[in-house]
Amino acid sequence: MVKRVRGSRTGRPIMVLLDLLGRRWVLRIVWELRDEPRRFRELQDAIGASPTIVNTRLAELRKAKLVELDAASGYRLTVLGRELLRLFLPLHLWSEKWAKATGVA
Amino acid sequence: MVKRVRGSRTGRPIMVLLDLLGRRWVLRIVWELRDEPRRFRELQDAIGASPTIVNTRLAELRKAKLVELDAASGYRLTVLGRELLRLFLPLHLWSEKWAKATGVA
DNA sequence: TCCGTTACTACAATTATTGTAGCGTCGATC
DNA sequence: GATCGACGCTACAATAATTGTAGTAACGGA
Repeated sequence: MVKRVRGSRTGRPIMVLLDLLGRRWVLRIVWELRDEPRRFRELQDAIGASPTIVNTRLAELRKAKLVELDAASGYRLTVLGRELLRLFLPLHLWSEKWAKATGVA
Repeated sequence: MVKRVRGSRTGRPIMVLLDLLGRRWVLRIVWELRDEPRRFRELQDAIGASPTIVNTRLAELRKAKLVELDAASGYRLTVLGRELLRLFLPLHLWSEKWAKATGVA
């Protein structure tokens, strides 16, 4: 009955990160916060997930110091979160190419 | 009773892509294929998931033309898959920094 | 024929996620 | 000082996704 933490048990940062980013709605939440802070409900409506899971993911992202809650403006990316987002921005352009090549999207 | 496809219903490529990559084990599988082809069981052992879900994800990745099965060598990234992986490579280095900054990993 | 390797499937048990409803706090308004 | 809306968030039963174990079917070599 080993305590199973999600994903890799190696603890290597890249594995932990890939596991975190591979949880449902996580990438999407980071993406939705790319331009400006969002309120809890606003975020929930934007992605169309249940409040339960939105709250769970936000807690995980806050624990990972990628997202923070500013009382005045809402949820927003931290400095680390913005760094991560910057790495993901090329995905936007690439996804268009990918869509054309595959017809999937 | 609307037909609900996973994730975004907008069909915008970036949303479809974020949804695909946000499924459990998908990022990890792409990562495991970064250097060389892997056999089904080898892949399964490496990530520690059930054969059911490994097979499901491989089917999705093949449909998305990111992964292909070569009878002689095993599962490997397609040209598109390698392009995607290249976008992700900076994550490796960044994850080390992130781990130090957060203590999460 | 038998054995190993291969990709993959069946299926019940467990875990994650959804959908709906609602709670508790705070600040503004009457 | 009662009421109201906005806010973050929780409860909980129903549904969907994932696991773990076992096994199938095709193939090639001895």
